[in-house]
Amino acid sequence: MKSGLVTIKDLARELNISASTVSRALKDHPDISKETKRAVQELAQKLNYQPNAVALSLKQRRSNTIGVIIPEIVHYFFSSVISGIEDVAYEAGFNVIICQSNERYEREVANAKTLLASRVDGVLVSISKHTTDYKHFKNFQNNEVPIVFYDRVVPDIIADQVIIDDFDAAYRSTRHLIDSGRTRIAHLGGPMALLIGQNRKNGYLKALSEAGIPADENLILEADSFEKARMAIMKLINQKIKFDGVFATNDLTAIGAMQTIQKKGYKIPDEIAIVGFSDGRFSGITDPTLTSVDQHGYEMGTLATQMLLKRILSEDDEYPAETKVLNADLIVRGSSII
Amino acid sequence: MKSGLVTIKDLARELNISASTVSRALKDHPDISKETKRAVQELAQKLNYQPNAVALSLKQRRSNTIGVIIPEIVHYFFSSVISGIEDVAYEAGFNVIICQSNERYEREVANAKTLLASRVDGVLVSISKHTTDYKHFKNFQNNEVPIVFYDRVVPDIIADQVIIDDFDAAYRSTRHLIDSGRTRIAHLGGPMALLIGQNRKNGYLKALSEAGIPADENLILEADSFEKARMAIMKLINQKIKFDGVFATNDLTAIGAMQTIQKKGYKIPDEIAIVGFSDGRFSGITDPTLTSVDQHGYEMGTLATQMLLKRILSEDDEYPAETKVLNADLIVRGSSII
DNA sequence: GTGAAAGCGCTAACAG
DNA sequence: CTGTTAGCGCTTTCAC
Repeated sequence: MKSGLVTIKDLARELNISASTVSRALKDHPDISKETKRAVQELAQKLNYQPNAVALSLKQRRSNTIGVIIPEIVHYFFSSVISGIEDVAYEAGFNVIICQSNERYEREVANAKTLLASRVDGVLVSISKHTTDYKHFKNFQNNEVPIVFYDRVVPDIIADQVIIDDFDAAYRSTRHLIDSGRTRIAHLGGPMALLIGQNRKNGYLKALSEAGIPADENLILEADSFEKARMAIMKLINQKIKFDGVFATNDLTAIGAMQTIQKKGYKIPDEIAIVGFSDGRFSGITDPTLTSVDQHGYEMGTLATQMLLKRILSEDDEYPAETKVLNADLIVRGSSII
Repeated sequence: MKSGLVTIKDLARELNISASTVSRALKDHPDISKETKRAVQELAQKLNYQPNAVALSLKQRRSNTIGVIIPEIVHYFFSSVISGIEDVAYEAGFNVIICQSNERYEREVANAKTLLASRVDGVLVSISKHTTDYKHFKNFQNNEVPIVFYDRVVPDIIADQVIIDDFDAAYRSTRHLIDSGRTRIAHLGGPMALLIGQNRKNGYLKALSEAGIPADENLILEADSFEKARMAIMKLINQKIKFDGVFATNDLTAIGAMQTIQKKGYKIPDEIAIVGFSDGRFSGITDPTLTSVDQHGYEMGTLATQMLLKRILSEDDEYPAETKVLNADLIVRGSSII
């Protein structure tokens, strides 16, 4: 922040009027005469005056900035969320400070501290995989800085939340496979420690039981990466455990499965159908294209930000914490066409 | 920024000392007695005092914040750059405000204005595809806010730059194909309007001519997306124009080509070898895996930030603008194994 | 060793 | 219609 930047005082001095008059003229205050306004605005234009947001923040005790804590930007889903956040925030005249936790607890705590020091007016948080202690978030609430959690929420803090209905999405994905005539459906799931892992598995189980298909433990595997999927599928095939469908907990996993299956000579979707989760950049470019659940990251970002702004701007009256559940759409593509 | 947050005054009142003493005690000023320091620091801890970064910024006329203007976060390359930026910035005690231009000129101008108003101490910029006017950047320079351009730089502004050597990377990629015995190498390139498009094509041409292989206009196609690549390759094959290698301007394009080639019954890499560019998330998950140029986004981010911080922190003496050229590594994978 | 005062840039209550 | 004053939270001379 260099001294070079023009201030209100500079304008005032130049025009031989007071700083307050300049301030008022700039914001079109009704008290100020037309000529003064014109003169001030003209000079401001000429000298390229930019109001000092820092001074404003201090004065108003409101920074017009929201903080975002996000696990890892490189994931398509999270970067979509950010786009949604930015669009809504800028529209409302708010800046956005983004902090990556990189899936590390210590970093997340540091992020929280930074945002608090920066006096953000509110925060949007998706917790890291390794966060089990939530004191650093309580800190915001103690200081009346509203929080909205998105996607990866925390159980023991009362706050607004935006999540997607993992259970339902998993249910519908599995249902879709069943509807296409599959009965031996494998599930490549995430760790049960994460809520989303549990929810997706439970949705899968519900669809099976509803269709009267007994769950087969041999078909339920923990595999949530490209490599793990390859190994898991390889094992199934080598052990001659038959399956005609795969519901994977994310797209990379689905693609790992897909490749292994093809390499082993099975046809997709004819012999084995595949459904992924997250609908990232990959789903359109595999061969066949991948059926997947669209998590609507952009919408999640816009919605979370709207909820946060509502809290920030709500004058006084508190209202109870809200939880919004987004529907995730199953996008049917080539890997599961009937 | 709620009133709830503890200030230095609160601590002072509580301890019946002056605000200045508290301020000094908190930063371990030698003048202050041990007991006072202890008392202050203890209370600060207890009340969870967080220094108000906004007030500090105003006072120091230095926000300890850097601004980033980036085309689109959703691209793997750009999100890697951001990670590099954040790591270096946080290490140095700087915050980062990220603004997406979404490849739109107007948005970029608005971004620049926002960052100026926020009194960032410096900016990192990669211009949008549609930016041809650079006044909004001059504004920073007029106000002594240093700029470092990364990846997509601008010709007519004198400023630090970090770029990768597209020409050389393209040359080496093509060279690699030639070394593996290919002589009919197609180039799927980007629009010639962008510097990177030209550079990559020229690198390709140089490798050919150096090897005494005449360039064939039929093999030089403008195709820089998944779909365009599919159509371009389809056309080549249908027209019975023979080729045994493909150098594509990015990975999605390479993958489009790969799929079409495989679908037409040709073996990769045996009959046709493929090299992509950017080395994103895709390269490891195709079958065969994709040879590609690693653009080193993370390093670009760290380097650009180091250059920026150096400018910000360099007390007075100006030094001439620097341009750093990063080498891009060719990562050889299955699609071009000899 | 500690305190009082001024000021970073801006706004708003209070005077005139 | 415009100016004066005070203050947002903090640091930093300058006093004592």
